[in-house]
Amino acid sequence: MLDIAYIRANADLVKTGMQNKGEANTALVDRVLEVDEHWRTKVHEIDTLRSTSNARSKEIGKLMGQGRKEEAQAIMAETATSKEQINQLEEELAALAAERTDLLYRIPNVPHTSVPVGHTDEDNVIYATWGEPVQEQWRKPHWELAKTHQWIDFERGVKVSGAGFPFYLGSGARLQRALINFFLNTAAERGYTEIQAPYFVNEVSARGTGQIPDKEDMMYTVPRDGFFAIPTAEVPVTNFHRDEILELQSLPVKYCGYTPCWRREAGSYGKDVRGLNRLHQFDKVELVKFVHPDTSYDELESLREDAELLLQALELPYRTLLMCTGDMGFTQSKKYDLEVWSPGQQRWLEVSSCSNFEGFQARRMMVRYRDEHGKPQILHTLNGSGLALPRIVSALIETYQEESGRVRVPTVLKPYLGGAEYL
RNA sequence: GGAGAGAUGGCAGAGCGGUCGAAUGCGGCGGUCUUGAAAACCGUUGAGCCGAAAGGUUCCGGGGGUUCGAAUCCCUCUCUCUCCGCCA
Repeated sequence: MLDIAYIRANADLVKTGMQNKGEANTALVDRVLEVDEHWRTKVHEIDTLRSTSNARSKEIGKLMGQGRKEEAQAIMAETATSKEQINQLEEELAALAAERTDLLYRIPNVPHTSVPVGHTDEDNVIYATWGEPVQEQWRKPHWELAKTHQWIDFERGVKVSGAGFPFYLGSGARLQRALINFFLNTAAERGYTEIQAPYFVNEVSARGTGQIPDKEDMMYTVPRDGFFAIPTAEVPVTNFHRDEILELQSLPVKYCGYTPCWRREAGSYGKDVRGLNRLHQFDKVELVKFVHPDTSYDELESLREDAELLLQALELPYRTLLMCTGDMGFTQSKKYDLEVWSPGQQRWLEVSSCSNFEGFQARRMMVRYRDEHGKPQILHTLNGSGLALPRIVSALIETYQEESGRVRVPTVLKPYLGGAEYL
């Protein structure tokens, strides 16, 4: 959520930001300011009442201590009315605070000034490209290769769990494990601390990173125990420091974590769900940073580079998109997507999304740092995939296939696959 | 899963229903002393909210209640620890 003080001072900026993100309901901003104004008046009122009531109680205590009972009793009589008033104000205040919070939760993050204004994915800016997309017609899509080699079993996945829950077998399984290790090792070399997170989180955590209320339908739930299956490691890892104050000199704090991710993906169909393109369960290594607000945009660039270097090391052609306002999520202020080229499908596949949330998540989660004056301040959070496995696997086997059908092992992965030349 | 104990500031640990946001110790920060450091001594040291400030207010695991007044009493939930059972 945004800082109410920021909204107060920059209402127009917030509204423009909303419109640019395709959220037309800017009345939310007016409403939250109205409620906030009302709330602050009431807070002042109740604080004043409490102040006198506290003073009376103290006086009563003092008199009782001195045995001056009648005088104490006289003051007690005065308290009755103010007590009623306080109770009533408390109720009003609670209602106002609830509405205020609810409204704040529904106002999206403001896009950074460097973000291009646009409505759809067509307005995204191609920020960079690397490598030459492979065009040969003989190249097969990954699902055919995977079937031929029995690396992935989609049918049995359907039998055992459902669509979108494939089995990986033999070299297919080993390739997954190799990629995870390669990603984690590389991240560790670049200063990220490896972290293994819980796969289920509670509701407070889901709210902290913004899955609730915006995207709760994307998550699988375990209602009996109040759990949400994580849609990304971002959720547990970012919540790792919820309600904490980090020391200035510890920043930036950087984590890399591998987890499976579960997403309901309701409403997906067609070529988008073919093969490994979109699954209900997939593996991902996630990079998460907690940084000083002054450095968060530099940190976003280095986060993007960390992810891009993995693709370069795998020698997979890709392009980097700077997402336009309309194609960004609710919680982000700036986002890059990395798309890898799939020669078998002749299309780009998103494999990473690197975002700066500024204080949007940190404010909800009360993750702060202590500034040079010792005062707690909201810090900035970022995260990016480094990387998501399934589409890397698709692009990789399609890119490294030979006309015979064999698939070479990328040089960087050889140490992870016993030095083998071919999968 | 069964039985018992507990949850207080960065940590440890006090706290007959009234002047307790909370003793004390450790740690942190500032200072005195010292060539420097250590030790010793002195001071300081939780967070949220309202407020330009002065100041006010809220918070002793969460929620509710009793009371003029709750860290302290009652109810409830959650979590932790010990013992038993089960178990990768």
